[in-house]
Amino acid sequence: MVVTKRSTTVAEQILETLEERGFRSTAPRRALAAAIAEQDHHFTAEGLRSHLPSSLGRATVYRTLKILVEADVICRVLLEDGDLHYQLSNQGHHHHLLCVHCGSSQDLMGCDIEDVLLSTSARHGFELSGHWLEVYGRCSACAAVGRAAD
Amino acid sequence: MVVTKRSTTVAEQILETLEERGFRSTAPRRALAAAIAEQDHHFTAEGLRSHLPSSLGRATVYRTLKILVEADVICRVLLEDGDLHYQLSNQGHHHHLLCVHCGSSQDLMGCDIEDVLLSTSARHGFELSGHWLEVYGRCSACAAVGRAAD
DNA sequence: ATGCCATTAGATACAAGGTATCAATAGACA
DNA sequence: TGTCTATTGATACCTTGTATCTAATGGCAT
Repeated sequence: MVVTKRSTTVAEQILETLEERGFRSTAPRRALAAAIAEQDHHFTAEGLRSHLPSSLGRATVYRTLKILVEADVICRVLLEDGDLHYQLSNQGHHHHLLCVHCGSSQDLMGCDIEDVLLSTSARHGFELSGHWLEVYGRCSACAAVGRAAD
Repeated sequence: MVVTKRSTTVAEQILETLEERGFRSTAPRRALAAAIAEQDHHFTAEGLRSHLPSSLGRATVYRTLKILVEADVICRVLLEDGDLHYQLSNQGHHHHLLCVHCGSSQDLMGCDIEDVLLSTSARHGFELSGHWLEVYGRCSACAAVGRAAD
């Protein structure tokens, strides 16, 4: 998430973004925001729930995740096995380099993919409107460990 | 699906691929293969089921789709809304140009995407192992209709 | 500080899509 | 034809998510 807010913590920035969108700041949302802020990696709805008091209803978690995705505060991440995860989003269109080993994720912005897609689509007479891309592999740290183990 | 079999029909080719993998040719699988062969576009498990006698168990459909994906006879297609569909696969790695208007799908093979991904990943110290890409837009036919309507 | 009222929460039921289990069946091959 | 294993269908179950509804609560005007 790009820091463009007055607030200091990530959790506060999440809440602030919601308020800008006309959503109220409520106790459950504050708890959710705090829980999301302390996630190191991409997370699932149910995984997040396990970091929250069970008094916080399941529907509330799913509802809030949904509005956070719509507000571009978090984004969906599709894992190789088809599992849907979430993570804090860099605003705007971007892709993820997902480490299949440690679960970390780097964002890929302003890469050349879009250009290649545009020209490739054009060759097929295809009018591009969107795309979904996830990249899997090993981050530099895990790749280094892997080479050392060889 | 690339035609590399003696068999004439697509359905027969599907069965043959399964037999090569050590799977038996059974009545349910023959019915499934025939139903898949006559799908024009990508389809869902449940959609396929509606083309089959209800005596064919639900678990059998899901089980068979799973082994067909593993055998690379069909491939998964992720729609823009997150729905998981299937379609006959061109063997090997490829991507889909999915028309959001008519639901048709063109395969994209041997494009430059992989090269761009490789060099982009390398710049991030990322060791690429795989990726998932779906491209959404309008096929040439639907794009032409759209322009005419403007 | 208080009251009002729309928004939100939690409970619950439901739905889609898929998997585990298991007894019964049916291919394949001798 | 018989045997034996793979496969089937039924069933129950699970996960992930949504719809509905009443109670609670946040934000704002007063």
